[in-house]
Amino acid sequence: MSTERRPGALRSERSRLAILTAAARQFAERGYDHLTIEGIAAEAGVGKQTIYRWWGSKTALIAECLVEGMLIPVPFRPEATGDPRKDLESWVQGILDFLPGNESLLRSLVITAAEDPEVATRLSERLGVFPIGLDSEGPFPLEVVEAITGAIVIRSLRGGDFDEGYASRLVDAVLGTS
Amino acid sequence: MSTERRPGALRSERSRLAILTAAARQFAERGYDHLTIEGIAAEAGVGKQTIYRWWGSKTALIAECLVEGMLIPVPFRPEATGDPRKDLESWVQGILDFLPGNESLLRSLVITAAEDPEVATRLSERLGVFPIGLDSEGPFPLEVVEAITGAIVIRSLRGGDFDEGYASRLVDAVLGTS
Amino acid sequence: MSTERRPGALRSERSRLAILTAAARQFAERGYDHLTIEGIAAEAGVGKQTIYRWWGSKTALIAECLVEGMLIPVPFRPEATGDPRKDLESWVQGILDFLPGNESLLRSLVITAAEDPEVATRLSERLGVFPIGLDSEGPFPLEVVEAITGAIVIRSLRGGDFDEGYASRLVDAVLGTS
Amino acid sequence: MSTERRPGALRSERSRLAILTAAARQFAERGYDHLTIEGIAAEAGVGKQTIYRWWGSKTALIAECLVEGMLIPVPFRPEATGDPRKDLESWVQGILDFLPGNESLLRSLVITAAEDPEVATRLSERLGVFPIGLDSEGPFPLEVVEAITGAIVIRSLRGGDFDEGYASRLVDAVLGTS
DNA sequence: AACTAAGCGAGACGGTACGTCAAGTCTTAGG
DNA sequence: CCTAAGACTTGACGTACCGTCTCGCTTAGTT
Repeated sequence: MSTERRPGALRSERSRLAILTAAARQFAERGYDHLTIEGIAAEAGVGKQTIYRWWGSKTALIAECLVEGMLIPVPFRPEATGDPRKDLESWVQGILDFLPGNESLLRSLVITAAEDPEVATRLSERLGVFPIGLDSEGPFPLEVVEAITGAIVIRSLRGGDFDEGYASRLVDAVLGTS
Repeated sequence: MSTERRPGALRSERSRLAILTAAARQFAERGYDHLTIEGIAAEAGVGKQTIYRWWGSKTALIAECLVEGMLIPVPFRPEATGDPRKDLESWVQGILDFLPGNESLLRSLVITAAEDPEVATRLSERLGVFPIGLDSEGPFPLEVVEAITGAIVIRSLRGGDFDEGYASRLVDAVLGTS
Repeated sequence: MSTERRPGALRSERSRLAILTAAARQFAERGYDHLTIEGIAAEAGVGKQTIYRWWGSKTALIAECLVEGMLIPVPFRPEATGDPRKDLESWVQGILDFLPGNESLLRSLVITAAEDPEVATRLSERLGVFPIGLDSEGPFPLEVVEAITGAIVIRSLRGGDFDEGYASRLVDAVLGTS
Repeated sequence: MSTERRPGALRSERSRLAILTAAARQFAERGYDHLTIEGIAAEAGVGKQTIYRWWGSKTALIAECLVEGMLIPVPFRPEATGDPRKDLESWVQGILDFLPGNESLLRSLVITAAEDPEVATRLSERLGVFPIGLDSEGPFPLEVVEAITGAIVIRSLRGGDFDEGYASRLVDAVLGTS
């Protein structure tokens, strides 16, 4: 059974990329809910219909940006050095190092995630939750990893600060002070 | 120095309450970003201007609903029975019991919180973070309490399920299996 | 040099006419300053933006109604029978015959004309000023024709009445009783 | 039968004048339909209610300004020198001399007059129509005087210019070239 | 080569909601 | 009872975007 291929122009990769790039840029600049499809279309030099043809919603578009790595450039994933506590702490530290200057990006990501479970999952992936915490595969229980990312998100949304010792205190909290 | 009181009609408590009530109802029903000021005004039998006069934004309005206890009816706050682990677990269980049927409310609350740190703080309060976790007052370090609420929020946004043993597993995770 | 024609849907003649028709109807019914763009849009079954896209103001819209002959159905223009005084008088009489029942239409037209010289010009044309009075073409000096229309307008605004012999008296006044 | 006089404060002449002055100033500055009652109240240092208590409408307020001579400072009224044509011409010339710089005032006056026959009458008075043209009293037929004022108004609204010889040409037109 | 059919940039369309302005009414507190 | 102040409901403003729908053109397969 062959994939049916009717005549007509192919999807333009050029447009696809221009749209994703524009979306990512505006997402970072203005946040999720000041995004406009019209603005993206204009910036990408593209008709609105081309966006609506391929993505069903704003969140779908942002989700694709996310999996393409256009919103969070670095993948957060600890090395396995043999010392689990150390691995966890350096993973946390990596996220904390990324945060300053990106708080509003985080806010927007949380908003988008709250709009759509799919995005929430992608975002968790991007932060390293599953590779680390998925029960069967990762070295830590999922609850632990969720607690850590959750704690960071919660405090960040509240505008709280992360002082020098925060990473180790947090890891202590979820692993218990041995 | 006296509080200046110029003549003119006083603020109508009647309108204020009608607005908050309508806002809370629509927030619960439709979620944060399908709220419309016009809709609230109409339902409250009030002019739009009366809303804009007293609240600067949708988030400010929702924040006030939150502190007035119109969105989350029950205050989540454990008793101190002497057994900290038990207290923590019953607090978690209280939140989990509230969740089913209120996922979309939670989503909307998270969105609003992500829009405005003030709301995030109020929401945390409402979930019991400060009374329990504020270092100076509460029995648990703030990190622990944030980790717990964060874990619940994160999983809920992803649409994950909370099975029977979740509460105790989560408490185990953050207190360490002693 | 060709008129640039970028792609995109063409202007909808259907909408254009519906708007003009609704505007004319409401103008006649309610007068210039109780017109609302929203009302016209609603009656025409059209979005407000479609009006704002093509007309910059209420007066521009009314001006177009005027030139399309949707406000003053009959064109006032005397035949040239060879007897100038008779021609003038029958022209005046035509206007006077139109007036009863249309005073408020006239008021509205005057208001609109006072808002915008363009409309004033179109209104004058419609009453027959230029075809008759344009120095180079018409048989009468512009001053004469303006004096006649002006006299009628002035008295009508004041609510004065036009008795049987008014037309001939007015023509007498401006041509002199020879 | 005595005029009933119940207790209570008397109408404040101070406020009345402040309101009329503010109204006149704003009328001249912004024109009839960009007047706001709120603006007048603010400028006059007066509550809105004080305006609504004593005047039923914007036009009523402007009408009173008109009869108080706060809009058209000079009264237009010819001397009787014995040469009627000369008198008429100097009257016209007086109006024409006043016009430059006051076109928008005229527009606004016409709009107000078109809103309310009462105002139209007051305006005519102010321009000198009745003292000159009232059949029984004045030296000229009312039609003549209306034709002259009408001609000026009509041309002015259209934005037409009044050249050097206009006054005499107009008088010629309505008196006949002798 | 001619003939579909889809993709595309552009942009007009019917709508919804925005946040603002002003209208006219009502409510205080002070003379 | 009058007044200044100002909060209230109402309704229209002009703007921004939505998601859908033509247009005229280009691109790619099918015949």
